[in-house]
Amino acid sequence: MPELPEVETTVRGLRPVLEGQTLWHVEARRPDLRFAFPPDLRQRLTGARVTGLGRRAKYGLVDTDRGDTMIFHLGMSGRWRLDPETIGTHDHLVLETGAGRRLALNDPRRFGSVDLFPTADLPAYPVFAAMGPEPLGPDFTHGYLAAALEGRSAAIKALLLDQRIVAGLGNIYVCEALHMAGIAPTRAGGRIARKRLDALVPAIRAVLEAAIEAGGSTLRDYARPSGELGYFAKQWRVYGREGQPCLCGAPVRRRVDGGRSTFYCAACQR
DNA sequence: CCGACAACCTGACGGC
DNA sequence: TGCCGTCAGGTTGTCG
Repeated sequence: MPELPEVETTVRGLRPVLEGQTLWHVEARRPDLRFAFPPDLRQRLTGARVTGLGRRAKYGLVDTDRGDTMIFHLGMSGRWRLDPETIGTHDHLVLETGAGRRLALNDPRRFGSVDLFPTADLPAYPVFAAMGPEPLGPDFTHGYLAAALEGRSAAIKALLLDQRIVAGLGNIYVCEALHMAGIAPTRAGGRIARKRLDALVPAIRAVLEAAIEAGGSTLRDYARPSGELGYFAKQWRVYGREGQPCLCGAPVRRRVDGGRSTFYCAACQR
């Protein structure tokens, strides 16, 4: 589930529940995610007031009045459950606010992570320091991307998944954006036809914005007291659609690159 | 620099 | 009903 739009949707869902609230109770139930929670996580968060929420790439940010930001990553299977009726095996971190709301970070595969870092130094958080621009931010321009791709012989799909070039894209949205721009996923980054390259930044933006919009409609389901997700209605043009027709009528194809599925239309994408 | 691959871990699903 | 293989939105490191 979690690429940039899903993290953005999550942060927007958490904001009204957490912002301005004091964390009354903090329980680290299963600290060993991709890397362990900071050992003092509980004491640093308990009693802290949440001053704001944000997002960097696929990471959610929870700022506190103690000068710490909680940085969470949802990995492959992570999500926050709101007011869960019961706490289960995969609820690894549980927060309770002064208003009596409970939030559980649920992540069966434990590829996600939770960390704390001084808010003022966030750009120096090692992962963030190595990251490229936000795809929806002002620095992600056609000029920037063209320069980053110039001379590169690697497949454009791999380059767009490289968080150092642009931070936040994952497998689904790279497939979708390349389809929208008409670029074959195997095309060398430095050899994309002018017209198609011109279309790439707008395509990436459009795909992400549409997905955030769709996430917005899912948000109401997400925030329901039952807490269970009504999963995203898939409106993807190629992802997960092997054998089904592209908008042009040709069948969507699937190939495997580096162990990951790539969906594309051989007729539309060059 | 590049691509392939493995590792981390659990759950869902299809085939038999 | 159950067992087994395959696959899944991410990240990081190694190898040739």
